[in-house]
Amino acid sequence: MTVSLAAAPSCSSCPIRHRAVCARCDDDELVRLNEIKFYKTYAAGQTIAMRGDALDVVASVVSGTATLERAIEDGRTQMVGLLLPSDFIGRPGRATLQYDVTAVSDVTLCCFQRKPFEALLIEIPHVQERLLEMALDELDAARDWMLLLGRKTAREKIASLLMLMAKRTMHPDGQVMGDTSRLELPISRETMANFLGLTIETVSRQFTGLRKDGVIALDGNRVVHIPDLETLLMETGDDSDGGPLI
Amino acid sequence: MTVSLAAAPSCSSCPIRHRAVCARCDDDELVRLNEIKFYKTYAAGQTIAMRGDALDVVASVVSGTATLERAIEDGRTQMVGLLLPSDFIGRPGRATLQYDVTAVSDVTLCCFQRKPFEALLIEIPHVQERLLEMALDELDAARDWMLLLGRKTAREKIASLLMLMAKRTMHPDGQVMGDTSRLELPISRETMANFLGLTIETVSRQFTGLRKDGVIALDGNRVVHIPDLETLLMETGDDSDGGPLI
DNA sequence: CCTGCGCTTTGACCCAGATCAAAGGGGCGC
DNA sequence: GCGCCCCTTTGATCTGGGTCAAAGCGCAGG
Repeated sequence: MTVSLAAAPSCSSCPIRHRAVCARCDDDELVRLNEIKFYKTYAAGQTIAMRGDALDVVASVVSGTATLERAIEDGRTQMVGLLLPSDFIGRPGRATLQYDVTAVSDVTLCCFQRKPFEALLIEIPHVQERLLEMALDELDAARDWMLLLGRKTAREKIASLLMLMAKRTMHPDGQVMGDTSRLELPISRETMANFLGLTIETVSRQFTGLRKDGVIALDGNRVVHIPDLETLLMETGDDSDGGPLI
Repeated sequence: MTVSLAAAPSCSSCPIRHRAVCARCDDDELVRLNEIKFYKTYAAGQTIAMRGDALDVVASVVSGTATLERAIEDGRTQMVGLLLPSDFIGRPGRATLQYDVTAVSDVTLCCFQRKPFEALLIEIPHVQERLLEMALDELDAARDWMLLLGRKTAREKIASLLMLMAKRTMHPDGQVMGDTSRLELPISRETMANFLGLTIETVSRQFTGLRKDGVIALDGNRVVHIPDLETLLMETGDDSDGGPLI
């Protein structure tokens, strides 16, 4: 079965083509992927999947923000992945999920049935290659995150989070877009705390501290103005060269 | 050029065939890999590579223990990867290294020139597939590690480390081998501290605490006896099901 | 056998961040 | 416009683990 690219919704219609699964595919390969993909949406706060669930789809985030979290019985929760548009969920070759996946804002996913997706992997080396590249990028990000969790102070953690958000939301394709000084946070204080290995009170206090020191300005509690990125960068504790944080 | 498998040192001679790069290759593919591989050894304490170095080889650990570490100027250091036999170093598609790699004990690496290795990846889908699988396993391990760094207490961190070491050294291929109660630690207190996001003093105190509570017994400072793995597991703070920690 | 050196343990004290508690907002339904 | 609820901020206090300092301890070299 062949499908006209123009007639069907195709990967090239995704706003995330630059980084997602299909980034390197040619038109024919897109048609093949297209045959097995479907979209799914989740409301803010909704659980997308829970630890232990059978994982029979893999997916790419089209819009919105989701989190991967690991919890222990006594309630302690650590975020282990922040999923922004173009990020990938799930892994070919493993049948059950290791983490809780939650929609933080309204989320649209581009899903693929796992079995046919795995079959395609064998036939389309581009996708396999792309997945490896994404997995290794995520691994690098996870390692930077480990440095943050293990060795950074609360203030450095907050500054690092803001830099990360700034990079991801302002330069999604390596290009600066829009006002670089205004940053809209897609996540609550609690989500930040779970991200950073802190409590919400400490997160709040550090925001206040950075505001009082003129490093940031707050507009409501979801919008941050960053007068000078360099000043913020200095607060992160990172080396000058920076490097990828996610 | 074809080489007799018997005549040349081949991947099948590696003691790590069960998990390493070549795990799924057939004999012909092994020959291809064999043509570009070479062994290299490093003495304990030696730096294998530093952050920023050009990365023109990738490698698999044959024997010994190495670490990946990320440091910030003021001396704070966080280990971000513990490389035991069969683990993979480097990533195809990226030219420079993000972390410091250090030999903790004497280390033997099975190396591949990056360029020809990348060329082989395109031709041998098994290897690409295997690399993706390993990267995803490492990612899962990194995420468990993030939970440890962000939310566990010092005692839970030490117990988790001991469980991890026990799993890796006692069950390298999923099978129990040897005395499960005796564990020889391949790393110093300082290395453990960098692993766990603690100081050496805290590591030492927690060892003492676990010893006084009868959870472990110490024999010198590199050998630990674990009378009851279940008791130790309870100290890790992990859910009952456990899951992979590395 | 002594000495020196590096690793480890122990002790005393301190502080960043957790915990417990209470007081702001701000948006939404009525 | 008025409550109500949830999120956030602020305050007061506590404590786990860091910091600083000083002993052990094992072993290599003389």
